[in-house]
Amino acid sequence: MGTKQQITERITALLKDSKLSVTETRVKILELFMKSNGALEHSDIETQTGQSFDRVTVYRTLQTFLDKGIIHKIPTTDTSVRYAVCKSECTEHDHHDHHVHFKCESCGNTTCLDETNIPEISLPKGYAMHNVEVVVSGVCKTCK
Amino acid sequence: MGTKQQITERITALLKDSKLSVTETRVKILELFMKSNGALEHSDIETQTGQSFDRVTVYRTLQTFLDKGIIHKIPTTDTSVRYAVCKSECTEHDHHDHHVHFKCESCGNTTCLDETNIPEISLPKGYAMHNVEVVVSGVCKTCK
DNA sequence: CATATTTTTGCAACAGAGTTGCATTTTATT
DNA sequence: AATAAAATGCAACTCTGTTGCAAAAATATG
Repeated sequence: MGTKQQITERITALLKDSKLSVTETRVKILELFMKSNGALEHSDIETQTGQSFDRVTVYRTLQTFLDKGIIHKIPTTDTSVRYAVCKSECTEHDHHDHHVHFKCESCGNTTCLDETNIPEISLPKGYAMHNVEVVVSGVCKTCK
Repeated sequence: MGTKQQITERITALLKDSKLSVTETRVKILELFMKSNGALEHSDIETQTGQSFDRVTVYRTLQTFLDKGIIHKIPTTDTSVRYAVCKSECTEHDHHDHHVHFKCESCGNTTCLDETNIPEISLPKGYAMHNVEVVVSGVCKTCK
């Protein structure tokens, strides 16, 4: 993972590449994503930053990251919205997840299984496929 | 699909099997699901029943159907919650979708592709799989 | 490095989705 | 048909997310 300073440098570079101002909010939220190594929802971010930011700022920051292809959404079956950092293949205009998302029924965490590829799916005639989302639920490595 | 009366009879039987009272609300909402052949969200139901039921009643009815395994949720990347009727394999305590869900980016409808099976996915060591959800987005047969 | 310009943030107020308690109505039971 | 049990509707509330605008911070420019 590297030292704290190295992480900050990487985050700064990432923001500049995306033509975004480097602000305290953005750096802190990206640090959270890097540390968590999984998916976060809005409330996680509010909690873990110790309410140091306004709710509105967090919403807007997440939206900005989405727009720039820095993070992506993960489908859920409830009203929450989960986000995770994108891997290198994603660009601002073309986002694709090629990996499986795993939701642990024990600890509740959602993680990206980067090594697990999504298999080919053949749709019925007349359907055009743009994107595939796979969410597996079960028990994760740590909880077992 | 059968005549309107046949459908009503089927719905009545379904409710009685689940040990639920047969009420106007429940019958009407189940009729909607049967007719739509796709996924509905709460607002669809409110709209299509012509506001004849209280919002609270619709929420409670959907929750009851979920509890009894009559309907299931479909994962989304927004804050909406989508529901679809379960197929025969589902029971109250053990719900599994063995089919793919398709969300059309043009008309916005979500449908169950019953014929399209979910391929095997092999997770990394240490992970236990309970359920797999696949949501494909693209353009559907009708919109193409 | 000081100043001007642009961007971001925080506040207040609002909109919408979903929940809870309780009285009334409907359904099931005998 | 009378009673018991379950479902419904209403009011009020909470939680999540949004919008407009002024203040503050970050970047660009001389």
